Amino acid sequence: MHSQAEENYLKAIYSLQNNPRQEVSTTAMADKMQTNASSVTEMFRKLAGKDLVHYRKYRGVQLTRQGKTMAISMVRKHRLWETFLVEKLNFSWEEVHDIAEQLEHIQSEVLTDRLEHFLGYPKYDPHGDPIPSSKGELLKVKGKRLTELKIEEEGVLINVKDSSEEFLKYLNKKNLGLGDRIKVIAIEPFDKSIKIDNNTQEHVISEQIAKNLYLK
Amino acid sequence: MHSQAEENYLKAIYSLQNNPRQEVSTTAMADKMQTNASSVTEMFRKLAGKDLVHYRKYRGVQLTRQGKTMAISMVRKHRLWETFLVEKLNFSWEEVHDIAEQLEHIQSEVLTDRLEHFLGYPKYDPHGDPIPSSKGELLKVKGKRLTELKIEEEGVLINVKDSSEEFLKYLNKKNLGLGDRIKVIAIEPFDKSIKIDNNTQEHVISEQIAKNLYLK
DNA sequence: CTTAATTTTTAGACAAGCCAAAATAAATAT
DNA sequence: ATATTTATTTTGGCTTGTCTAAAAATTAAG
Ligand SMILES: [Mn+2]
Ligand SMILES: [Mn+2]
Ligand SMILES: [Mn+2]
Ligand SMILES: [Mn+2]
Repeated sequence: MHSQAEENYLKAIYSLQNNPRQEVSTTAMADKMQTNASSVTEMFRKLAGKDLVHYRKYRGVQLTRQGKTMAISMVRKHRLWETFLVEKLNFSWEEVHDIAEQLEHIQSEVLTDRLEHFLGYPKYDPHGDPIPSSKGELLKVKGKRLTELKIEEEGVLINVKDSSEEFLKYLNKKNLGLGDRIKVIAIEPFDKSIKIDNNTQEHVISEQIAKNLYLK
Repeated sequence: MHSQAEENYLKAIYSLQNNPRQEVSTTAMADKMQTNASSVTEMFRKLAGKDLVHYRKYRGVQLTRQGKTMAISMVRKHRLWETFLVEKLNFSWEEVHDIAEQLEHIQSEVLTDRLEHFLGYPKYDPHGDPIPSSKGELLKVKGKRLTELKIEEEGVLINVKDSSEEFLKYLNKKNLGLGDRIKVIAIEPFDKSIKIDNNTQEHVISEQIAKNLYLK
């Protein structure tokens, strides 16, 4: 059917496409996939040949209906497996992404659906990302970035946009997790770092970090 | 590390090696792997280069200590995943083998160990095959073949040696499953087919089928 | 023991993915 | 509008795993 390489490309295109009309460029992909621009061009042509993307030379690609369906299916599997690992096997949220990168390629529709049932139809994965339904429907997370809050404003952390081990370990160290109520105490104008109150402790976090935290 | 192809070859060599001294031939492998003899030769050389097998030209291969460890690790993962699929996701025993063929290639030692813990350290998989421990220890199933029983002898079905969907669906149709008490009523000398009593029903099964059923 | 049949290896090719360097198109600056 | 910079594609080559056909070794038969 489709190779793992193809699946990974589709997923990456999906995550880079902010709106369905936007074309994803060769370099953006090469950057995301940690690979060579020429490799990306070749894969673009291949995916176009399979009607998974629309490809215009020198312009980039956008997902076809079919390609989008595939991409969302990958996201669904990835997030269901992450949820399984945390909820059932007691992994912590920073350990699951890499394993899910492998598990998402297991090909069995019925397995995915049974897993979802076993997990009790979770709406969000361990990082607060919404889990697409078997029909490909996807809730929109309506939180706002921590960087958008003003002083004295507060909210609950509902989503992290970076699932890397390094980032999540940083949050662990600062005792920050999903569901925490966070209040902005001060904003340093020079570097836009933010002093926050986490109910129990105060921390100063960089803009870089804050950009990846979504609150409601 | 190791490719899926390498892992599959090691597992196949392990299953063809009746005793650790026995050399597995190129054609036996080609037959098992549904591939070409020349492909097998090339993989034998490659595995020998990685010290996973001892290879003597024109003689065949046997697993090295290292190769055996790898092979048993694959078997362990395969059987744990099959158990998961049946015990937790309510698959039936004929549906799990092909999915486990994919899942066994997921690389994460800690995942395997956590899965085993989650399943409560099962000793046997859904087909009655023993599950190797994390140290590679493996119980020996000490059942005897149904074909070895004499008339009026009986036993409990504890293991099936064929995990293919077709074979297991046949057993389902005859209402035969692990744990069933089976008694030999008659043996047809001409084709060695066996009439059995399953407590509730009587069936005639071919020698071909009977060879794959192990009783205690 | 010598020939015939079978098994195994070698040789030459091919597809999938990848990369580095060269060529070309597009975007930007002057 | 032209020159320069940047992005993209093309070209040639490499690795893994596969296949078919031919050659060589082993085994079986007479
Ligand atoms: Mn993830
Ligand atoms: Mn996630
Ligand atoms: Mn199996
Ligand atoms: Mn099994």
